[in-house]
Amino acid sequence: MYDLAFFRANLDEIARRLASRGFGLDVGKFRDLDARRRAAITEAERLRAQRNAATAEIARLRKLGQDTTERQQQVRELADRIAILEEEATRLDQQFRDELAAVPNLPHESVPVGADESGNVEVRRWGRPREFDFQPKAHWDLGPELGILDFERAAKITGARFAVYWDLGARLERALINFMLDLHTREHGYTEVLPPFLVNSASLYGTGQLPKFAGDLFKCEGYDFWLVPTAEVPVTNLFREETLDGDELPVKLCAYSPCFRSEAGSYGKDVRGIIRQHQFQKVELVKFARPDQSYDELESLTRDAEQVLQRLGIPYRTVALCTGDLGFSSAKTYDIEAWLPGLGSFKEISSCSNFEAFQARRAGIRFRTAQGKAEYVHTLNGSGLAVGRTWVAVVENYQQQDGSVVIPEALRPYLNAECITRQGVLK
RNA sequence: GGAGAGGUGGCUGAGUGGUCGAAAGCAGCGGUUUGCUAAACCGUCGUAGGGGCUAAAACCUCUACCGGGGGUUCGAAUCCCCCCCUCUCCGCCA
Repeated sequence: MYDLAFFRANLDEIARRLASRGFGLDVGKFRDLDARRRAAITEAERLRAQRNAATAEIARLRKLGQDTTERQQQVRELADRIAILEEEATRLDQQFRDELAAVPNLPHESVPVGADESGNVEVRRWGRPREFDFQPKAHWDLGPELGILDFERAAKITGARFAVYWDLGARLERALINFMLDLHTREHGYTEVLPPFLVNSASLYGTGQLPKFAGDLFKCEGYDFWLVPTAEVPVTNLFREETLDGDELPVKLCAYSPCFRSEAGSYGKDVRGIIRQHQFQKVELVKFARPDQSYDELESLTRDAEQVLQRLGIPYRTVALCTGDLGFSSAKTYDIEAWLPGLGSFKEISSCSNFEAFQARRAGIRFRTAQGKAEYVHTLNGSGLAVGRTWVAVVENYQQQDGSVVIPEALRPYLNAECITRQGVLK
């Protein structure tokens, strides 16, 4: 969400910069709507001022013991006119705000310009893909063969795009969560929070999922509760309508949560395996920063996420998303892509973004400056990391010729195992 | 789920139909005094939107906001209805 005065004063400039995102801002429509909205507000407020004056006059006359019936009748008629004008003003104002809420954030000047994914720019690469002396398998073969991943029963108990993890598969997932949380809290200075996994619509509006992306979410029937699509939503909204102390920024939080996405319309893409599921787990990093800090904080947040892959010895590359590939609310985003031998390519495993004040304005998250003024914070977040995809990266990168999987050193204290071989009940 | 109490500015807390955007205190900000710190004193101090002035601010002015939404009334923080949240007790439950 944009600042109203800023938006109005810089419409053409904003339109020009949004064009690089592939977003066509209808400048004429906004100008016209705004003009009508302001005219309606002005007129309604003029009449209200008139009514307030008349009402005060009645109070004064009454005190003097004079009759006011005629004036009361006049105000009654005025009130009828006010009701009509007010309705019009509210309608136009809401329409303007709804339209404004659907305008994506302005890309930061450092964001490479490009039309789509192909315009993204690799900024660094770490590790080298392992050379296999056999044909590496994909996790959708390895997992079921090892008896740690089960799609058929998941389809039976729930449906497509869900998975059951068995035995060491389940423990690997749990180990990854603990490993990530420990790394970020002990070494990177984040405070762990465990938020609700259901949120209300005000929260989803605050982080920008609503009103535009309701179709990507699961909603609880009969309640204003939605399943979280990412911990970003509850954690960022922790400080909704609050004013933080500027000296305490940046605030750095991390949270584990399951994530639920309807992924409507994504069928046909990544259909195999657990790359794209309706439910997955994620450890999320969230920061609240002052505007002067936020781009440094984006760099360190991205490094914090990368550190997980380095500790696990999984090759990756980091790309800066170009203007055309940027998410709706983001001003700048780095994607971290892990190497997946089964896929033979890099696959997104984390997305780290600076939203600047875009979310903060929607959610009313401010901080008090040293001068005592309240200003909007900058919000940032990134996966640290997507657990399911990290699971895939471990299994595929550490597979052996006999189909077993060696557990990376860093995870062994968490897993109490060095190797995953064919497992238990599904043998 | 049932019964009761309550939700007022950054915080505490007054206010039961007009003079209330709201007392008072604390915190904050500006200043005076002062060896330093502290204290005292004076002033200032909500948010959003509209209009005027402006290069833009500052500033002036209007409107709205006392959990949210409706209603009664010439007029609502104050009266009525619905909803949400918090607290206490009961029930249920991990």
